[in-house]
Order: sequence, then structure tokens, then C-alpha cells
Amino acid sequence: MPKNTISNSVIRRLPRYHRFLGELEANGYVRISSRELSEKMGLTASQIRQDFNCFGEFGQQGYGYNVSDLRNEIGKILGLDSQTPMILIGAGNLGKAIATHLDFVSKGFTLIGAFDVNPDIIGKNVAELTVLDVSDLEAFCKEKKPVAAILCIPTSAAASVAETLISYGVKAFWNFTHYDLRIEHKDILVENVHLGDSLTTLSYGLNTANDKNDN
Amino acid sequence: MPKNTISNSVIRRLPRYHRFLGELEANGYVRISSRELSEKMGLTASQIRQDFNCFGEFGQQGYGYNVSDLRNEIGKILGLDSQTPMILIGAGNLGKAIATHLDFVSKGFTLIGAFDVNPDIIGKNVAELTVLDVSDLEAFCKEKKPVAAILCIPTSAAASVAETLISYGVKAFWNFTHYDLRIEHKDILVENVHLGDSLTTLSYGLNTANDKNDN
DNA sequence: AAAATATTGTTTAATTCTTGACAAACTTGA
DNA sequence: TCAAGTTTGTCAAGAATTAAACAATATTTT
Repeated sequence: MPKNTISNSVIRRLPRYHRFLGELEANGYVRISSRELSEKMGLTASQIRQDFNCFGEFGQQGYGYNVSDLRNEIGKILGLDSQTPMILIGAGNLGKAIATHLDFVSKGFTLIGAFDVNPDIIGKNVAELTVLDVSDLEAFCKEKKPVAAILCIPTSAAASVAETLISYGVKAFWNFTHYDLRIEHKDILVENVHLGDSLTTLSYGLNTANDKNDN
Repeated sequence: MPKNTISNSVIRRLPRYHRFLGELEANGYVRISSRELSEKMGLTASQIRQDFNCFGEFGQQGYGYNVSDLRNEIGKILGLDSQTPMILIGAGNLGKAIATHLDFVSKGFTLIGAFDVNPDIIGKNVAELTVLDVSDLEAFCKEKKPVAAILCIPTSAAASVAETLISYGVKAFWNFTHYDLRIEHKDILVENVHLGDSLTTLSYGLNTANDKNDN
């Protein structure tokens, strides 16, 4: 129950809270204060309390927060208590790695299909799925109704493939191409990953770190 | 020559500017105004001008910006005119995919080595490199002096491997483990990727989009 | 049971980031 | 060459984000 609209900055921090609380839980923590969590995460305690209070009152004065309760609450906010059916488009090196590297279920998604155009890849297995031919996509979507799609395809194909998938009912994209997917349709979600930008940022850091030494 | 200190928000936008300017250049654009660029990128023209002015005056009144000059300037700021030697630690599914999926050179890095502990992987080729045994790391680092490392290893190994690499002279980490790498040493850079957080954000979006329909 | 201590939720203040506005200066076209 | 039209760089206002402060309320200790 968001009190008003939740700022993007807060939303971007939620998965990290959820992750840290999971680690704490695994390490046997039962309760934690905003101060202690702030030290572990490198944030201010004030920010943590304010972030949580966007969604409700999860703590208790004089005590702190119950780790697993808080984690569950944040999980619910993130939609991790339900499963969204998702398909992988492009089962090459990267697609295969993404599909096998992550625990989709704990992030609220179930991988229900994988597709490629390459005959060498079609028929192979990826994360317990048999890769299908992209020409089977329409029939597959009609029957299985995937809501989200991972795009691990060549950059040049990104825009047109996304449009096709939208026409098949897909509502959300996790985009790994080097293309900024910008969808006109209002109810379509896009998460652009841009690994290259992340790497470039590292280059900037190294470059300016050396600058400091020069002064 | 940053006028003062550059805010993180600006830095995070720089790679995207660089990418868009590259696309424009490839499409034959010679000049562009902040207004036109703002429309293409979904930003305000004011923000674009202010961002660029953190680093100098790259435009000309009444004309706009020369696309390739501006791109070069931003590239210099990002350190893309020099090459940082980088190694891959963990050449499994994800490591291999990362190494082959990206153009490292255009992002300021040269991949000079790949390492793994798995005998099935050691000796195989990844992005024109032969995967070496991790036990060769120390000797390799002494000779080749890599400055940056990609971590595509199990989460549990992240912290200790990073410390080892730091002792061998590595200064920057591109971390794909599910662990928030937080290094005490002051001159060490870390870029945590956290693909899981990105996916979780998408789940949040889908969840709140559905909320809207419920109201 | 009471006092001391701890910690939240929330208000207020400070800071940072973004947007709007406009003079200065260039380009373009007649 | 000159006037009209553009567009930058920058300043100032406005929003948004983060941090500090503190009353309220719980827990813990004696």
C-alpha cells in the first residue's frame, strides 16, 4: 500500500534491501536495527527508515525490525510472492548464461520457454528448457501467454522483435541488447541492462583515479 | 578538466551519451543541437547542456555540437582513448558470454587473460584467449600487470578472490557475483552489476502496473 | 515496577539534482 | 553586410532526495 507514489530511487534500493535481509536471515539474524543495517549496507539509518516507511510501519520502537518479517514484506512489495511467466529470446552464449546463472523463481519469474533462429541451437537444452524455433513463437504465446521476455538477440533485431512480442501479448522486457529500447505503448515495461555502460563507468573511475595522483 | 567534482548522476549518463553519439555518427549526423539530442534520448535539453558543461564548452552557439568531436571529448573523459589491461576470473557460462558479448576495446579495456579452477574449462578458448589455471594467476599478474578484473565466480569466492587479486596489484573489479563487493582499500574501484536486482525491479514494475488496473 | 536505554516513525532542514529562462554569440540567408 | 533566427553556456528557481533531529514508545536492566 504505497502512501503516494514511490520514487524511483527508493524502488532501485528495494532489491538490495531484500538481498541483504536474505543474507542476514541465512546467517541467523532474527532482528536488526536501522543503524546496524545501515552500517552493513553503507547507507544512513535515516534513509533506511524513510524508505521502509513509504510502504508501512514494519518496525517496532526500541526493538528494530524482525528480519524475516521485513524481508517478506519487501518481497511482497516487489511482487516476489507471485510468478510471472517469462521467455528467453536468443539462446546463444549470453542468453544461455543469463538463464542458467540466475534464480528466476526467487525474483518472481518462471522461465517457460527459450527461442532462437540458429538451427545449431534449436533443440538444445537451456536451463531445463528445449530451445524452440522463433517461428513457433506466435503459437507458443497464444497457448502459454508469457508476460515477460528476455532479449539476448542482436542489437539490430531488438526493436522489431519487441514489437512482435508486444503484439503477442508480452508486457515487459529485460533487454540485453546494445540498443535503448523505447516503447511507445504505455503499459509496456522495459528494463535496459546495458552492460557496456557499466564497464564504461569503470573506465571513467580508473581514469579519474589516476588524475588524482597527477595533482 | 572537471570544474569541481562531477556528480555520480552525471557520470552514469556519460556512457549513454557516448553510445547515442556513436549511433548518430554511424547514421551520418555531423551536427546536433541539445534540443534534438534531448528528443532522441528522452532527456531535457537543459540537462544535456549542463552535463556537458561540467567538462568544458564543447558546443557553438547558433550551431550546436559537432557529433564526432563531442563523442571524442566524452570518450576522453571516460578514458576510452587508453586501454586498461583486464583479466577474466571464472570462464564458465557467464564469464564466457560476457567476454564474447562485449567489445572491450571500445570501452577502454583489453582482455589479456582468462582463468578458471575447473579442469574441463582450463585449456579451452574464450574470446581468443586460452583459459589458464587460477594457480597461474600470481605469476601472470607479476608479468602482465592486469589493472582490472571481471569476477564471474561463485558468490562465496568473491571476497577472498578480490583480496588476492588486490595483493597482486589489481585496482578495479567488475563484479557479477551476487555479493556486494565492498573493499576497504581506498584506491580500489568496484562496479557491482547485480543482474538479479535488475530483474527484481522488473517484477516490481509488473506488480504495481497490475495494481493500477485494480483501482 | 521503575529507571535507563534503544529505536522507530516523522517532521524539519540541508543538500543535491533538474528544469526554466535568457543574454551572448554564432550561423544562415537575403 | 546586415537582419533574422538558432543555440549555447550559465544563472536562478524549483523539485526531489537525503540527512538530521526528536518525540513517542518500546525493550531491557536493576
